[in-house]
Amino acid sequence: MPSSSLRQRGLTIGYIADRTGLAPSAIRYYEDEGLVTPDRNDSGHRRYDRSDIRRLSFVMISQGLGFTISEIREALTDLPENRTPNKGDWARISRRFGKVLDDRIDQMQALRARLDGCIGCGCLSLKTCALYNPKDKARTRGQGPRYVMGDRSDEI
Amino acid sequence: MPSSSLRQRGLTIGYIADRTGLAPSAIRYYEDEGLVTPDRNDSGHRRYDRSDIRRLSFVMISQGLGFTISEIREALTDLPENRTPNKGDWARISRRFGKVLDDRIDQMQALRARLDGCIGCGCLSLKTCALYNPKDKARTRGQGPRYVMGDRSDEI
DNA sequence: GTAATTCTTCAAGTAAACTTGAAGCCAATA
DNA sequence: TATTGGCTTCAAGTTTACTTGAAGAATTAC
Repeated sequence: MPSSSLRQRGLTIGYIADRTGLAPSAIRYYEDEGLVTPDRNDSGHRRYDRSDIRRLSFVMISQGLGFTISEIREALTDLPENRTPNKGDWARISRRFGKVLDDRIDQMQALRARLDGCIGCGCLSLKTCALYNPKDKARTRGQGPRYVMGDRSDEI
Repeated sequence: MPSSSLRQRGLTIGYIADRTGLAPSAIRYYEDEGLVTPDRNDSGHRRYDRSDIRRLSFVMISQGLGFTISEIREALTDLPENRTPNKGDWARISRRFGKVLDDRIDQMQALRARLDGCIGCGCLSLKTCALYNPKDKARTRGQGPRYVMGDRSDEI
């Protein structure tokens, strides 16, 4: 058992880090992002509640499902009183996440089907290629302004 | 028809940009990344070949399928003579891409199945939750060093 | 009581895929 | 020929999800 934990009523960031496997810097970052809001002791050190471990686990699991921090923040703030999700909340949230996953799977399968149709075609025309459909581009990482393609009427 | 095109034998970057819908800055970036290698005229201006339009279309379509630039570079350099893909090449590449897509779909479906099993569970334990499996985390965007979780034996 | 940890904040770095802007040269047009 | 517009390079900015490091204060351990 980690020792430096509840001296002053509340868990330290180091303890929470140990219990969740998150780096303290990550936990601070989540605070900046509004995912956790720990108390402070007299000298300004963060003091966490035991339920924050579950809250952070929820964050980690959600990330594992591919959700962004702002999506997770939304899911958390949707909860009445902005409380840490309990069993019932989790069921609701899970169902919502499930739908998002279903959509993603559908999109990828549609894409897959078109790729199948395109094997052997080789046209690579931005005008006619069924694969070149901006609508269902796989989510890109590394953002930066994304270019929206105009409806060029040229052919290749 | 865009006017400023083949004055001096070779297409200008502006013309290529018009034909592909890419921003000139993006095309220059692709050159830095080794995806295209245009000639230069006497004064250092880039001159492209007509086949570069197809080459860049291939890049765009591949990105639409979710591949990174280095994956695309690999696909292109795998081609004999490092030439722009033709019909046959495209068929080969497509089949390879298809397998990657299949894998991704499989992973998402497995994840989906576990989410289903987890609805109503609400344990959210990093130790026991079937969802908390680092192996098939959805690909994250926005990189920066990713933390590898140790095998914490604590429970939540 | 002193040393060794742990904590605090703040600024800057990282990766990806580009964009934006500055400063200056080149090219097509009036 | 003058001017407008396109092209060149290079440095720095953008987003996401963090980490790393500096400088200093608080806490814990011995």
